[in-house]
Amino acid sequence: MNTAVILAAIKKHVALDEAEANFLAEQLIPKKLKPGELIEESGEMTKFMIYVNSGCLMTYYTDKDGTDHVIQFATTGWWTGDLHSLQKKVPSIYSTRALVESEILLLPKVSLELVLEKYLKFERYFRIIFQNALVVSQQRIIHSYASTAEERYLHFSEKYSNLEQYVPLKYIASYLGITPEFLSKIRRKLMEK
Amino acid sequence: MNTAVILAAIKKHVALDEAEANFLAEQLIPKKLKPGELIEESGEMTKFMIYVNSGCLMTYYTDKDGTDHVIQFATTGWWTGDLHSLQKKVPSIYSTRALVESEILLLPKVSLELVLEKYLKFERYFRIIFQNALVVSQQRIIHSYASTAEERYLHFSEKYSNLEQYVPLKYIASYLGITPEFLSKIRRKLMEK
DNA sequence: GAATGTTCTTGAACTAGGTTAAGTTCTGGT
DNA sequence: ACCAGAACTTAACCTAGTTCAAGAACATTC
Repeated sequence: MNTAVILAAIKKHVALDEAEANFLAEQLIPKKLKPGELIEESGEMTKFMIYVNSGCLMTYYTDKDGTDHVIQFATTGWWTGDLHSLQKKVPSIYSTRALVESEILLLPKVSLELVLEKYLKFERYFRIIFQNALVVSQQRIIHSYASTAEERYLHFSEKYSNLEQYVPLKYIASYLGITPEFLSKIRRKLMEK
Repeated sequence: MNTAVILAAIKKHVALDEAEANFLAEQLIPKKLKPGELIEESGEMTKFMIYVNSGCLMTYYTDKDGTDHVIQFATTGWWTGDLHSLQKKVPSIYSTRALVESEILLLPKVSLELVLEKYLKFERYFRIIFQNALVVSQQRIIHSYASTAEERYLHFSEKYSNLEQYVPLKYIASYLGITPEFLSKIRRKLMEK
């Protein structure tokens, strides 16, 4: 089981002794995902948080018309999953699937609670993780309100240049909040320059 | 000094003994704000987190054209401020001002760090606060992508019906990501029904 | 209570981005 | 090597929301 990656990542935020590291490692359930494989489906109860060891997953919301809206791409080192469903025990509104062959670690709800209860240091770790995620989420709101689609695409290309290689453009369009057709127009316009 | 409100709110999430409660209370700096008063300005370093004891503040981002974009209304019981600036010591991109007469409590950066260091229990409290804020922030992203302006306005009116009484419509329009003119049109259309 | 500045509304002209539908190019499976 | 299906593009037309400019309704101050 490969928990070296996650433990190293955690240690960038909080110092862990051997007992703490081992205890967490024991709770994690490794899993491999094939491209396109669904790990969590909307309508079901979320049972765990997902840590991406390698590869890339996307989390998306399906609206009443059946249109998907990508709300997050999670690459190596990111957590994903539906926190609201996990905590409030309501059916999830998100689905999560792998975009490429991926290795993930699952942290079940009870394990999370156990870890947090036993070693308060993990509270600090998740406080920092959620705090950072909140900052990113708020910056995304600003971007979606204060920038044009073209600006948002340029910003995305710059920030996630590696993603653009293997993520289908239609999902990138969805993440940017536009249609694939309009993304096409933007890309052509930029090529012509 | 009125710290009863915040301590009661915290105790809904974590149990505090007297020492912990007093220690936090000592760090908080109470302040009264007049309507329109600015408590934090973009471009400056954020020096504290802000807890709203009573009243209502708004946090907004001013874009390159000078247009303001409201990213949060903080009413009684909410935390606000620029987390990114606070932690990374970069100038804030947000401004925060009172919309009505308000009472706030300031938690300076050093005090926050001290509190978190001394009593890990506060890590849990802020982990929960940030986790909830993250959920709300992500739901707002979904709304802005999957709903029309009219739907967003109806949702807002329902969820923050009290706010609509005293918050100028132009700020509500800004929060919804539309122009005041278009909000006017929406409101008229809804009245006619 | 007139004067002045905001906020809110109206309407006409405009544009960023959506829709529909058809055509290409890419891909994976047999 | 071929086929089927998915991903991507193109183009014509459509619409939600913007812009600009002017006026109406409120506040606030002297």
